[in-house]
Amino acid sequence: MFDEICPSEVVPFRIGDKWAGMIIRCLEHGPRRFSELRIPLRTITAKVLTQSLRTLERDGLILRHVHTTPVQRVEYDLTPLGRSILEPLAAMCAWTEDHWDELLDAREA
Amino acid sequence: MFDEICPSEVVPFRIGDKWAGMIIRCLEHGPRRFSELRIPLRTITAKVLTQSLRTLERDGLILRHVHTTPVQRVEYDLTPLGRSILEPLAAMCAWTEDHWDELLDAREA
DNA sequence: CAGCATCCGAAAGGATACTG
DNA sequence: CAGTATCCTTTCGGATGCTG
Repeated sequence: MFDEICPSEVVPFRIGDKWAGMIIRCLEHGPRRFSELRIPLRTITAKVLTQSLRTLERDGLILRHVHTTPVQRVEYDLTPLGRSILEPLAAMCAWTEDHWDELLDAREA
Repeated sequence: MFDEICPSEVVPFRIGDKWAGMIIRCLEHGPRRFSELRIPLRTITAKVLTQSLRTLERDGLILRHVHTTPVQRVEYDLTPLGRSILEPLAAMCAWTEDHWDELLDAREA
C-alpha cells in the first residue's frame, strides 16, 4: 500500500480522499507526529497532508494534540470512532488481497 | 444512499469513482438495463454513467450484454468478482449506519 | 517543526447537442 | 434505446516560498 512499485490504483476502495485510508493505517498502532507521517507517505506534500488531517479531524476520526515543550510537536491519534473504522477497512484490504490477481487480469484484458 | 435529501457526502467510503458503489448496489438483485440504472441514479448524466460502467467492466466487476431483439437493449450484470465485493461493501455500509450520528455530530462541531 | 499562502496543471464531473 | 462528441466548470493534488 505504501510501496511506490505497488499499483495502488487497482484498489477499488477509498476512504475519504486519496490519502485518508493510508493515514488511518499509519495511526493504527498509536499516535504519530506530522513529520513521522510524512515518512511512509513519502510523496505527499505538507499542504495535502494538512488538508487530509483537517478533514479527518473534522469528521471526528482523529484528534490533534499540540505539545509546546520545548519545541513544537503535533501529534495525531485515532478517536474511538476512527479506531472502529479499522475493522471494515481490514475487510476491504482482505478482499483486495484475495482478488488482487483477478483485478490485475481484468485490467490487462 | 440514493435519496437526494440524504447527505451521502458524509459517507467516508468510496468504491472506484463517485457512482461505482451505487451502481453495484443497483445490480445486486439481478441485471439492469442502461435506462433502468438512470432511474435510481437520477442526477447522473448518460456520459458519466457510461464512463463508470466501462470502468467497472474493465475491472472485471460487471458484464455488458447487448440484445438486439428487436430493439436495442443493453444489460449490465455483476460478475462473480463483482458479486464478491458486496460483502465488504455491506460491512462498510453497516459501519456507516452504526456511526451515522457520530459523523454528523462531528461535522457540526 | 508544522504548518499557511499562492499559483498551477491535470483530471473529474457535468451540460448540451447529436447519432446508429 | 444507448450511447458519442464537444465544451465547460469545478475540484484535486502538487510545487514553491514564507512564517511563528
